[in-house]
Amino acid sequence: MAVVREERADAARNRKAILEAADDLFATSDSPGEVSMDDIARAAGVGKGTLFRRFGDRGNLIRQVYAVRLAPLREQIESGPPPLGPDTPPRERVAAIIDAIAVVKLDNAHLMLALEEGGGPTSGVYGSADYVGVHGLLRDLVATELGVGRAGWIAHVLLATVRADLLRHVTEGEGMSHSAIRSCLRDFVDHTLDH
Amino acid sequence: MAVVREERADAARNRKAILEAADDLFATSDSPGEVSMDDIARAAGVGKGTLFRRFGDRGNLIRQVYAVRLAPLREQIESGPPPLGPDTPPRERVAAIIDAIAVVKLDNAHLMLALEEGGGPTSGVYGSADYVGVHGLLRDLVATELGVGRAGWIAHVLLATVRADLLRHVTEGEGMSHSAIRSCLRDFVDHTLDH
DNA sequence: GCATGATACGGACTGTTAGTCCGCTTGGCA
DNA sequence: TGCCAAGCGGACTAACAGTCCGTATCATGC
Repeated sequence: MAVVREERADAARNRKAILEAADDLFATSDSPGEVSMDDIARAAGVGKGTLFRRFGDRGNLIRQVYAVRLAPLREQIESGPPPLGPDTPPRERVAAIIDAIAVVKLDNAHLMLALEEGGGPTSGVYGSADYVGVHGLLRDLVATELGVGRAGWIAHVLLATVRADLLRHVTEGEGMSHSAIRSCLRDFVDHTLDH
Repeated sequence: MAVVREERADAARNRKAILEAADDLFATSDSPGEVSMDDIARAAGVGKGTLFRRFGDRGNLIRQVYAVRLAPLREQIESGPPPLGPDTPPRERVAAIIDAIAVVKLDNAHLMLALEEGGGPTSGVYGSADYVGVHGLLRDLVATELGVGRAGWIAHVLLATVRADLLRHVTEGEGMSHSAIRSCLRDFVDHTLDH
């Protein structure tokens, strides 16, 4: 029976400082790929060794920062009230989830870009636990509407419509407003679930 | 009136050698991000200076390799016979284009991954001339079917369904066959253009 | 053929990055 | 207060994209 050691106070303090510094740097930098691990360590006021001891590698640090941002959304989906929570009819729930993901990504564009770009060649978007989780949920919801046949594929397509780089392109490159995007998404989801 | 100088014979030879070596390395490496410029130079039997003189940077080299692979498809679309060429009714043409893109990406998975990953943080998929071109064409075709309102958005969504990393995930991660993917895509395009 | 200048070559070099290592420090417990 | 596991930091390594410049090669005028 291994006794689980508490994290030491200084370690906890540093972990928090690193997450905050990274969040801030990713949020303010134009191109998240340009934020180096040294930058983050310096901004957090810790040594590089500390940073890597705590987070292992770049991809994992980014995923942790992202997890913090996404926790409220995930909780809403898993156990919140409608329209995100489990008591929602499948169709509205799919629409609400896609909309909520779009909102989070639009509001945290830089960070989400960092995740999808720099999540590392190791994993990419599709390897992450978050993707797998939300894909599974959507697949099941879609299956109740359209049958299991192509539900998995449809779920991938739905998620492809809210990829961070696509959202960035249509906002920054084409000047679409957030509300126009959400309205297109809403239409698209509705139409996709009509059969 | 500037006289356009011919490319010197040795330069032409080296350009060809580099393109072939790069194509081969990207095609055989599991993770195209791991193919370095030094590797390519060595495989081509040229110095690094030559490689960079000819291609400027990594992203551009990848785009050139990709352009070679894509030339036949582009030509078919621009001036070939139906179902890809301009004499095709819009609806079938959209379906044929998406299918053809999927086939090329499925057949050249590694290279396409290299392009989408490593095209550089500078551009990404959405910055490339190829993306812009095919998006514009699809947008116009979709507009003739559904009106201009959301045609641009729909065109992005159609292209998002044939992104190289998604295709890789469903083939390698989920074991979908190429024909199953193409059939899903076909259904999806048909349904998306129904209104 | 051969001289000559533009063109191209190649690999040593630079700058920057992710990630490692290890001697020193500190927090927590008896 | 003394002990030591846990944690710290920054010098270090390895690998990479991209640059530079002395040397070699090609094409052209004679």
